[in-house]
Amino acid sequence: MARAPIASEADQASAGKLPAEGTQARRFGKTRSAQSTALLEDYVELIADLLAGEGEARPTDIARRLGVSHATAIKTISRLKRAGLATARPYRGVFLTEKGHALADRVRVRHRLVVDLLRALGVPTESAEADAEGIEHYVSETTLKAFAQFLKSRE
Amino acid sequence: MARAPIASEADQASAGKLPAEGTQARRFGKTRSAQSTALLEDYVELIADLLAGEGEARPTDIARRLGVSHATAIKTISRLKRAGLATARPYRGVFLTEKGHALADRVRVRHRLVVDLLRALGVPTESAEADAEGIEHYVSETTLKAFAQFLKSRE
DNA sequence: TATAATATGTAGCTATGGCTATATTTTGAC
DNA sequence: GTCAAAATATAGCCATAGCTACATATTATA
Repeated sequence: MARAPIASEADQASAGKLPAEGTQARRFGKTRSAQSTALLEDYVELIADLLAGEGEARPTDIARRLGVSHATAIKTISRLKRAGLATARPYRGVFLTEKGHALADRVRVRHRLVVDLLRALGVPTESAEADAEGIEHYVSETTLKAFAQFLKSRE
Repeated sequence: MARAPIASEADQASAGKLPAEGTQARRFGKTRSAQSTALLEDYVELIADLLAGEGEARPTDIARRLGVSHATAIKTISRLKRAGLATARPYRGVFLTEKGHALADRVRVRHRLVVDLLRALGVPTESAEADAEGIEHYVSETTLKAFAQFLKSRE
């Protein structure tokens, strides 16, 4: 039925309120799917750091760093394996595949850029690092480029 | 046992690699908890918009806008009720409580600020709107203030 | 007013992401 | 080389967030 008809796209545009249905749905959908990859990105980034810094990445260390139980970490590591991002043999630590390393590199660059941008805007380092942890997973390539451009312009 | 000892905090600082364990865990924990509220914030924001624009917020419209099935929307609306953010009687639409309205206002202001900032940095409007949808849930008060300050400074 | 179309609600499934509790393996120390 | 401690793995629980399929209520219209 439709008790009250949905306002037309033109109405919405003039009201400056709601975007077109499809547009909005697409946006939210993108946000949701980003959420599912955010966790894997965090793991991959941390594993790369541990491998570089300690020479190995063990489930217990990963769990401690992420503030979760080792059981949770191990379960997520299985997901990394299924996603083709990591390899791990029982009791032998976690390693990244080519794909995993590539992702880690992209994530690292992006993280750096987001932190630098926040700091350039006057956000204290502590907050910048903390907020970047959440923000970085939702920054598109386009926005990333704009960030880089902005930072370059004020060198 | 500890096959290879974790590097001391001082080591990490000098290496400029890994932050202190506790700090890092706290950061990630915060990111995770933000994720659980992000969805509720999206719903509250949308419901406020629909109430303002259409006079009512019906589960089917909410579902369409968010790009999920109506069953999913209805389930989440129950969560909103449990969280004290919304009220809803069967077949009678969704309304916001005081608390819900307050949250919607905060979310709206924050969304606006994030979009404005991105645009000020040269991000195209479309991307700015899309990325803000994800970013906004992870911007702390401190960072938000810095955004406002920056925008004000370049008026 | 009956009825068909639409919206709403419920049930039950999947996967994620968290936990605790309980094995099991590895390794360090004696 | 034994053995205890630590790390690792597994099992089973919970809540979220999505879905489809089915049932029920409401509303528009013939």
